[in-house]
Amino acid sequence: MVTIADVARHAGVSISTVSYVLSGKRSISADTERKVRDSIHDLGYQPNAGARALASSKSNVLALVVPLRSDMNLPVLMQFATGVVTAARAHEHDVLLLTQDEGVAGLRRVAGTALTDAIIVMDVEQRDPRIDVLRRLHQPSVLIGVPEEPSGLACVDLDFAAAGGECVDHLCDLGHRSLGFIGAPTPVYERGTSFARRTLAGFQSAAERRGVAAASVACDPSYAGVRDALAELRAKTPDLTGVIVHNEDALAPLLDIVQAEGSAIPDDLSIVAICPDQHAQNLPVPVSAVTIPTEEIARNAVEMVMHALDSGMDAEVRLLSPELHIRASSGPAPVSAPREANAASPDTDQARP
Amino acid sequence: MVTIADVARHAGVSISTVSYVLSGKRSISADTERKVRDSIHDLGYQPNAGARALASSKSNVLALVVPLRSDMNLPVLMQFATGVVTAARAHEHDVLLLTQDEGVAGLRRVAGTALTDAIIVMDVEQRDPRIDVLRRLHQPSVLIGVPEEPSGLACVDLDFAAAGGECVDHLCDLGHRSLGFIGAPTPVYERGTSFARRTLAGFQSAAERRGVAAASVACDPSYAGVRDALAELRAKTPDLTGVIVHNEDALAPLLDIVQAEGSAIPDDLSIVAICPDQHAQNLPVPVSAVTIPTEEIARNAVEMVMHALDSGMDAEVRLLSPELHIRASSGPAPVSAPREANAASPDTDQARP
DNA sequence: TTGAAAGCGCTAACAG
DNA sequence: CTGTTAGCGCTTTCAA
Repeated sequence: MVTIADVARHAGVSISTVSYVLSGKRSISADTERKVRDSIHDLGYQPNAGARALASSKSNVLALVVPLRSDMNLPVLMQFATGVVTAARAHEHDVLLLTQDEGVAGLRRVAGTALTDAIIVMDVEQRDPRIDVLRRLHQPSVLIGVPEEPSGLACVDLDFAAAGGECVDHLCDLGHRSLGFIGAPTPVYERGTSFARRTLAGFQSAAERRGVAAASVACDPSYAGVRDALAELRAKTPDLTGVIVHNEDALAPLLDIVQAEGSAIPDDLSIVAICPDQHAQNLPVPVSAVTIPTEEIARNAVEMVMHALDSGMDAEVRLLSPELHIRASSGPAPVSAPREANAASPDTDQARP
Repeated sequence: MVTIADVARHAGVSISTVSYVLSGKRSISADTERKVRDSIHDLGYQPNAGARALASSKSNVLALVVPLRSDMNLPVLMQFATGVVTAARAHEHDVLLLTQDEGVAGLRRVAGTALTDAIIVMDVEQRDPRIDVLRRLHQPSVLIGVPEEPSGLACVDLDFAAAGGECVDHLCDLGHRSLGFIGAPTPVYERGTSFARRTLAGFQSAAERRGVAAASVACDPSYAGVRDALAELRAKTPDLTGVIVHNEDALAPLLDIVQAEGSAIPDDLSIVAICPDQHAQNLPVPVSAVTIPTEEIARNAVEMVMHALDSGMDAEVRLLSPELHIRASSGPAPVSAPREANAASPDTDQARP
């Protein structure tokens, strides 16, 4: 193994000079710097991470806590994770993977042993048992998501309430007067998952503000689940003309079901989603959607962590503004309510073009 | 921060005694051990990871390289990752996340700086540029997947060739004489992804051995993609009665499409999949499937790494035997070819019950 | 602009 | 069975 002493000897300088060339923490003559860099290159020197961590009290590693529940949306999760890794690498940091099942003990372990410098937690719930621990930890942390009581914590997320509102406004502006909301599976709400509840709340208050009829349902991401959800919405608001979907997995089945029953999108039914842009684009009908800017959220999380690391933590809650991309799935409300009989007699009408 | 010296002082013993209590590397009197453990507990001592790594030349961290391509199957990926973390934790190790886009440089970096003790690589391709680097690295590594030339490397995977064969045998035993194979998206084969090719080869040679008609298609995981794939298979083998699916995302659409055209599963068409068991179970029709034992593969990978770490690396290729779980989607072949006209006139027959 | 040297907290000989 | 101590490779004063 090549050590810093080998480099120093090879370059004919002291150990500290090599160290300072690497860290840039004091000025070095151009000549010395060149000699040192050449030696580093010639010898293939790579500084030892453990020694560095011990001497500097910085591991240059971030912990990332990912949920492993299967009802979470995997693609979104994956995008967050790779976004965090990429952003961390841009700041010379690596990422240690913690699964949620180690729970609070995992947080205490990595912080207590100084394995990591800071912690990023995904999929935060409204009343999350981990946030108390995080507050007490002598290590900065950033949550992706916003708990009920975020005081003293740094959080980033999409402004899901505004996102829900923006979808409502878009549909209302198109003349829709009766809206439905297809949400995540029931357990997600029962757990109090922050983003799911905030979106729903945003939908409801915007609908109220605009004075339109509105109903919402949780939705299992299976065909049957989506069929049931749509039927339930129609039962609650018989002249439904616009649906907002905050459930990626429900989107493809929904389009298929609507098409199979002979309804046209957006002529009979407008659909707006809240999901990653790429997913909305690649459906059979390109779907109008509020983007979930996973990569941007991840980058923000890492930047907040980096800031906390060298300027002290501040308990900012950063909510990114939603951006609606209008595509083919949303259009003007039909002139007359298109399917008054539908909720009552689902089996008529099948032969429609 | 509490150090080992604090613990030693508090317990009235030497530093090394504390260290040996922790490592178990020499015998300690029951009395001393109790005193030390009490002090550790009272002071809340946690050993410093950097100091440990420096002194012992072991970081107790494994690198895990995950692919970030979106055409990879996310649930499977996630299961591997959590499986590796869980298994690693059971061996007192943590997991550092590397994304594939850092490529070979990431491997060199973590090994060169001694950030990690060993490397686990997922999604290995047949001729993977990383394997040469891994061979040269002074750090053990295990591949999940098998490259074309695995000599000198440790690999674990499901025996995908045998899995393909087992599906063929199952269908042939049920009297099917004309089989189709719906595979991964085209790019997966073009990249030379190891498991995809091995499965296909296993399918083909088994079909030949059993003397049955066989055709295969790559398949995009969209509705249209699956529709096309099925049509292509039927064009190639007009009296198709059994389909083997090695493409998780195609499964749900396939069931839906087959049902929509009025065919019964398994009466008209038998379906067998190669995918994680949980996924096969939760479809509208429970699907007969060869399990992809992600958790077991992950555990094996970690165990091989651990073995390499304390007994030296051996270049074993460990292929796990496939296990077929028979469910409702596969049954005896229909007595007469059920839909001779189908490939030619897809629009007839729609009114069938 | 550079060098010498004192730790950082722990492991593992070595000595008893 | 236990204690003393020399490093591990680096960062960062302190001194020049």
